[in-house]
Amino acid sequence: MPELPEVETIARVLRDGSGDYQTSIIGCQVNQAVLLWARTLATPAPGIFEKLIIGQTIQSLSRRGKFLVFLLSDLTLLIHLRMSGDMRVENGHDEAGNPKPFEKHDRLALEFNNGQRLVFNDTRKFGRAWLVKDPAEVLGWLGPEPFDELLTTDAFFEMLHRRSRQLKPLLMDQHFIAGLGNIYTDEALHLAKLHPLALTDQITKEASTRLLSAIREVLGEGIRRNGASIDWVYRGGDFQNHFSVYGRAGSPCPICGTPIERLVVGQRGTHI
DNA sequence: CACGTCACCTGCGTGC
DNA sequence: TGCACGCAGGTGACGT
Repeated sequence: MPELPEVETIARVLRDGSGDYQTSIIGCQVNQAVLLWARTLATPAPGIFEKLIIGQTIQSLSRRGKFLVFLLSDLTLLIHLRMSGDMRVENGHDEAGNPKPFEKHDRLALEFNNGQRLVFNDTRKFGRAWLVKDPAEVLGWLGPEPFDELLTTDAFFEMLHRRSRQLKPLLMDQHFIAGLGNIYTDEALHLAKLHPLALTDQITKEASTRLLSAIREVLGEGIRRNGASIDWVYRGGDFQNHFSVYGRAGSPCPICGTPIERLVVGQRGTHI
């Protein structure tokens, strides 16, 4: 899926507009909701969802971990893109004023009073949307944001030593820290010169400090480059051209020239 | 608690 | 060309 930098990029585009769409969805009022794949909606039931969301105005849009957080008039819409989700804003009608047909894999759409519509497209159908009164119902269990100032080097070291787990699976555990996925975890571990299978409670203070700063470095670069665009899920970013290890098995390490190895950790392709 | 496995889905590349 | 298989940015429910 989109990881933190990709979700952040999508949030910024929807908020500020970019390229073809210079308009923001902030301030738009929902006229109509169209649910094209029922399981995309985690909660509430479709009929209730439609009833509740019509008339709501988008107050703000932010990101928490890999979730998009739409603050509405008196509810919160949360969307998780999982592996293949994407969001776009478009005019809901063509030049003749006829409703524009949906695209393949469109799963949920919100039509606005200004004629625009927000569409959630998700090839693999793993993505989910929640409409809730209190966002903590869905987000409450998430670990800290990687850039949170309260996440100090001391706190991070203490978090790593509170359990004994393989480093990579723990970094990808959203309870531990929110936002890292397969790409950025591999990149951060490489930058910090740490092995994905190292045990968390054996990490030295120096290594844990290096790791936290590597996490922030790779996520920051990902955001600056508007995320990574892989395969058919193109979103405009170009971080994919700057990976050090991810997807580069057999190629030389940019630091030492040793061929990059691919192994499997927790069922995920892992590059060292 | 830590870890492995499977499930949820569609589509693309590879090799036979 | 057809087809099987492996692989993919994520997560959650199990079983051991």
